[in-house]
Amino acid sequence: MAAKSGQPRWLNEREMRAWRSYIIASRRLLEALESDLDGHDLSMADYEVMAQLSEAPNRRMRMSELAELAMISKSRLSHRMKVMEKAGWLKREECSEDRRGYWAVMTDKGYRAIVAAAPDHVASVRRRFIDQLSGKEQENLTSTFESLTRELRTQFIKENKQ
Amino acid sequence: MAAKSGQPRWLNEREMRAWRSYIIASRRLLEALESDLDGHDLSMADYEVMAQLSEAPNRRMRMSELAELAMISKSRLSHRMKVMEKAGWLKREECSEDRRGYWAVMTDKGYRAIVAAAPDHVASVRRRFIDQLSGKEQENLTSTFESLTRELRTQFIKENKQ
DNA sequence: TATCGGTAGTTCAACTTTCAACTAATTCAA
DNA sequence: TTGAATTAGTTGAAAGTTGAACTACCGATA
Repeated sequence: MAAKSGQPRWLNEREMRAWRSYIIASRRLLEALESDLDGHDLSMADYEVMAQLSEAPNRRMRMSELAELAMISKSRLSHRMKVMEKAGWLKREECSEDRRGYWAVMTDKGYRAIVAAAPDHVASVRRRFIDQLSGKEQENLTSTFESLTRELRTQFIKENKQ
Repeated sequence: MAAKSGQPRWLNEREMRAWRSYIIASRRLLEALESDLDGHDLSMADYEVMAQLSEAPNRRMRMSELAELAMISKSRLSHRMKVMEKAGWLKREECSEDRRGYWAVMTDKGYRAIVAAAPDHVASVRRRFIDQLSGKEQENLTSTFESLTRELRTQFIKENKQ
């Protein structure tokens, strides 16, 4: 978007530091978290898919809803499903109410896999992130980022005029 | 890493909110920033490479240093260079002091491209992120994330025992 | 000055992601 | 009740990324 305007308003020092510190820490953080998951043969994205599904009623969810919750595209989910299906962690079942649709269903093996991975992943999130923040920092961060999410959602809706 | 320990310490509500809000806002933010750059045929990663190079003395930098500053692997840089070279934005020159090495050099066309993209990208970072934060929030965020980066760097060094 | 461990950078193959095109079923509206 | 527009989900090709293997060179040491 970023409409053409007269003068670009460059970032001042405070703004630049905020932006740089955020983006640099985030990259390092995500990298560390991904690498901590390696041992369970999971990426963060796959972990998210598995975690969401493991918490759904009967460990089953429609593809589209799962894609939305895991914040990935339907196409991407479709491809990942194929891989995780081959691993025996998930399967797909036809949906009788809507015959275009499918259920993503977690197998017992998949459940065991996510249950095995979860404690390590949580420990990793703690060690790399949460335990590095004071309670006050956690609260500030929550407030900032929750309101940021609201704003971004608003922007998104506006831009895709719905 | 995440050594096997007795009880996993699950996240309490405050911790979980901090983690979820961070990860959700970050995904949306990055997505929006990427999509804002589409019009300039740039990804964030490519933008970072270009921006770093544009600020280097004589707009040239050794491949390894560039990869490090842009926080991507040497292999990835090598691949992206090929693409950006084809676009006429960059070229590679042999390095006479160290004949294993190459200089990544920004062409005039590349410089014009990054100069054209920069104001839009800054406007996008503002609109999606910086302008959504109060001055106080920016300062808190900087302090939190700068110290997080320090900690992650320390962890990284320890784990790769150097 | 020969050798050996390390560094610079590229390449290849495997894997992942994206995007647009596609099928099939559903919904809505006249 | 038909047909147009939407939605669910998949597919295939192109593009991007990763990681290990590789070439070439450097630099310290003996």
